[in-house]
Amino acid sequence: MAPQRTDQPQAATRGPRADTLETVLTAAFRILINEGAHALTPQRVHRETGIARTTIYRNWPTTADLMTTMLERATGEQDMPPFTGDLEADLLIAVDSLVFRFNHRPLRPLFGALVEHGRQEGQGDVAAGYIKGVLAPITRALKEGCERGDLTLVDVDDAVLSLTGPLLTKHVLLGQTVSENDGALAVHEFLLLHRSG
Amino acid sequence: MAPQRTDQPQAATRGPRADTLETVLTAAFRILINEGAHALTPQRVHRETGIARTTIYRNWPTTADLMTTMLERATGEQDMPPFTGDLEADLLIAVDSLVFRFNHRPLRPLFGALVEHGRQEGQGDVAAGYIKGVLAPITRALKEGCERGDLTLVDVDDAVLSLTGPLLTKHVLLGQTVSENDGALAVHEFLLLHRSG
Amino acid sequence: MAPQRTDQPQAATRGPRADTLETVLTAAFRILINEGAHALTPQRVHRETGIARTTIYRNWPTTADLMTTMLERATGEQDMPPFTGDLEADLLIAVDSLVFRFNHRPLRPLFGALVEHGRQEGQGDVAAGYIKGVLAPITRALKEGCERGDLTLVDVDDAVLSLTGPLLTKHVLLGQTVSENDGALAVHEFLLLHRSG
Amino acid sequence: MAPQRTDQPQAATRGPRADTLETVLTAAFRILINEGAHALTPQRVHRETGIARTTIYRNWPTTADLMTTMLERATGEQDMPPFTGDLEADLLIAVDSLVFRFNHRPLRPLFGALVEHGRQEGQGDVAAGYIKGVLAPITRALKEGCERGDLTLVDVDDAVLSLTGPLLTKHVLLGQTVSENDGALAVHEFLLLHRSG
DNA sequence: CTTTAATCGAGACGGTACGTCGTGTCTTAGA
DNA sequence: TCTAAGACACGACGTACCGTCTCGATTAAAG
Repeated sequence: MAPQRTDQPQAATRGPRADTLETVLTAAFRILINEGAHALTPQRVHRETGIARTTIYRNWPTTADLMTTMLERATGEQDMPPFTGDLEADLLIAVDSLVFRFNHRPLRPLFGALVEHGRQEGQGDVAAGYIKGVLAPITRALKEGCERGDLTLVDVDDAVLSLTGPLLTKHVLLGQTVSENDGALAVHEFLLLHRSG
Repeated sequence: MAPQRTDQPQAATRGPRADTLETVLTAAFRILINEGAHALTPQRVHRETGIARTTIYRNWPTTADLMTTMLERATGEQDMPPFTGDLEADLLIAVDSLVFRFNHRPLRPLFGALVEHGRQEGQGDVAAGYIKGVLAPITRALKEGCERGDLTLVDVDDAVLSLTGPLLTKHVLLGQTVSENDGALAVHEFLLLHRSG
Repeated sequence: MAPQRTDQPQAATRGPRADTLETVLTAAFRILINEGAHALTPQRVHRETGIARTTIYRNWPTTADLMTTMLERATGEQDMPPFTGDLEADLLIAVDSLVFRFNHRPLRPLFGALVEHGRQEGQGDVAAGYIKGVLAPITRALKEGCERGDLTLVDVDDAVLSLTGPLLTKHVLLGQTVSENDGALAVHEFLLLHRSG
Repeated sequence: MAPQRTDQPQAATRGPRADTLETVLTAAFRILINEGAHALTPQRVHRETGIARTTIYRNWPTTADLMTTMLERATGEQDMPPFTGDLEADLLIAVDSLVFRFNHRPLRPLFGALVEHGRQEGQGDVAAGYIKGVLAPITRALKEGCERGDLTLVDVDDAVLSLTGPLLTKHVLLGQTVSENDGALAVHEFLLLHRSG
């Protein structure tokens, strides 16, 4: 038999069609946010979107795969606020933005799902990556502050935790309302400790 | 007088037998810790314990009920470390103990369950109560510090968050190892900010 | 050891109390008639009567026992119509009474249960006995007819079947309405065949 | 045009696969005959056949549905005996065949199921239809007799009942053995009454 | 009029079956 | 090649009834 001439790579799995991917991920994210991890099932996504159950399973064999795709897509989607160059102002803006998000697109159910998802084999990084993405504006503000010499930090990541940890805990773990004042106070105390000079 | 006849055939009012309760709760807690919230199902508890599925449903109609019983029983079970009367020493001991716990009886696997449980109607307090129980030694140390006049705090609960929030976030949300040094550093910075005088 | 003097038989089980027995059997019969065999359960009798489930099980370990007690009590309870001494009149009255019963206290569900019950080990006679009880007035009329010499019958039981079989089949097996006219016609044909002379 | 998307995930519209249907009905009928109505449960059919319980429920949501399918399939399966054209001979053959059936594929075990099933909304006809199917050969013999003028009957169905009712009652309700002689006698008396001339 | 024993009420338990829902696989057909 | 659609086996869910068991509380008959 003559060798077959193919000018496309073998096993060229193309993955889901663009519209399928879009529809599914959008619905999945909405379900996850609104109703928590237990509600995010292939069956449910199928009902919401009309995409055939078979199709969902073909493209995302496990729910964890769906979660991973969602997170990879959502990571880095943070709307990075404009920077003024003034450390305190930048921090206040970034922290305010985080607190605003707590109250309007709460991270609580999402984080619950994330941590459960992080327990899956080798998926821990995806979850942690998403969380870091949420904190990215604050990380950037601190980094710029360091570069300008306004701050003296041993480790930027630890500093981000030091600044946002109490707020995250209050919202995510305790489920309590976090006020703008809480954010401002955290920034104030942080600067007391770490502002240079 | 004719004998009184009640119409409630199976109305369980006295609750489960002591041994049933013990067996179920122990197994449920183990499953929750080792495998996370999604693994804690009546079916699973039945398989682990041999307790009839019916019995489990009779005593804990929903998984949330099981969760509530577990949390109420576990809340307050903290081994309160001895107090020296020295603020810094007490805080270091309490925070060390917390960090030790992170590394030996991690809170992280419980977190998903706590969040999901907190979403249930009126069960938010139970979940938050459990976390507060974990932080109770620190709360006590701070309160005593205030009474002695060593500390000036506006709100003790906020102070507890400020001290432990970064550690909790690092452990629970990011899944990173928290070292004793992290704890000591947190105490140090906390005292810098809030020690009287 | 000296022999114990007891002038009562050992294991003097007294059986159910009179009122318990009355209450249970009445309710059981009502349920059986109105809703069929599948509805007659200990649980159900308990709900109807308030008699403790335990008590029912104690006195009637199986549903078949309950059925047997009911049938033994109900057999022979037929209200035997008065006899005129005229064969045709007596038969018409007896058959009319049977047809009336079809239409007002239908035998269909009861017989369904009876036959199922008859399948149980050694309970066949109880069921057949009840059915014969229902047919007793007709049997008596035929017997008296024979004694008076109005009828010539090889076997009275077969004759009863021959007379009532079509009616029973129409009601019980086919579930069709049996009219008084059907009854009268059956009597008429029966007499054509079997009247002496 | 956007692809049509239906919202019915599992709406079974095409019915069971041929082999599934065959396996289930065969087993169901066997169970029904051998052990009666109370033994015919989805769970039981599942155990007997290996067909998944889910599949059974999908195709026959209630036990009544299973019953209906079985009866519809069994109705008309009677092996219609050949006809000679001689009324008495034909009737004897048909009745003999019925009596033979009583003794080899008894109707009695089906009876309880038929009655219970007949109680279901709108299912009375299916059950009655099955019985009529069993009697079809006799109905045909009588009809042909009428057409030839050998018989004078007001209503063929009533005549069938009149002929077979005693036999059916003896077999189904009383559970007594019906002999060939019983059948022959019934035919004899029937002809005495209804033969023309 | 007590005492004694059988019965009753009650609740908890281990089971079996129910009917439903979600999962993941497969096959067939269609775009 | 991907998608749609439907059938299937499997497992968990939450409910209902079953039958057994304990324990007190009644009740009725015996001494």
